[in-house]
Amino acid sequence: MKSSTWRVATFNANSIRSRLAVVLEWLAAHVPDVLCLQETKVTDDLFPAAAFEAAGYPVVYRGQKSYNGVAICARTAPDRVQYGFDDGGPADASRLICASWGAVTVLNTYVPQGRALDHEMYAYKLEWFRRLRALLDRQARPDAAWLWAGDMNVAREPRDVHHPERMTQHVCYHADVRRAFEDTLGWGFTDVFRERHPEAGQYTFYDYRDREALAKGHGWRIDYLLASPPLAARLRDAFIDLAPRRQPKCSDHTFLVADFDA
DNA sequence: ATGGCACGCATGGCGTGA
Repeated sequence: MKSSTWRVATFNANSIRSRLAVVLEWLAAHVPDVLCLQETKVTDDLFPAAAFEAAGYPVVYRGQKSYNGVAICARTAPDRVQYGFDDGGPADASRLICASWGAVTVLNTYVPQGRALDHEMYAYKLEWFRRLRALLDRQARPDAAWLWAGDMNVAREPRDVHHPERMTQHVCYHADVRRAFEDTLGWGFTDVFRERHPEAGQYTFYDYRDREALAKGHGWRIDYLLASPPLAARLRDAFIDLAPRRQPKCSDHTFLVADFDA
């Protein structure tokens, strides 16, 4: 990117091996400084790191077979990386990766979806947000430059999902999970896309199972770029790039991008 | 109200996703 801009993006790839060409093409076209990936669905020994390196993006990653998996690729390699929680609970390293470049930190998360309101994974999801808030309280101060990116599996408000009145019992929209997300956001984050685009119907996820979802505007805004105060003060613009969602062999999510004054 | 599509895999059906 231009030297005056710090461009950050996030994308749930739904298998990095299936989406490698899409991602590399997107990197070449949009040249972010940092791209956070979720649902890479691959063990570390099979992660296509060489392809990222060859494209000018050193990458750090942690994954598992078939499910989950997170990665951060960037124009320069980070000088510090944390894989997973360090609070004594499940590390969940294939859902949380945190990279620092000097005083700038990027936290990339794939928050558990929850499966069903009465499933243990939903309770785990609510607890996951609490653990993340504790991590932030422990490791960061809101006057530092932190960016929290990822697939949060929560639509914050009615304008963040189609037919919100039908979704009140959904694990990604129930009042309890929305409150859990807000409690973690309350650490001091600004939702940078919302800061620039207040209109409803701006979504980052469209279910595969409805082939007309994108055309009908039936989606969810569940992917976020969240900035700490000093970073939010430098926000220039943010946008959702829907073009990759229209391609053949696409992910069910698409790219979310933000530009900051460097 | 229900199902639908795509992914990976000890693959020919299943678990998972949201």
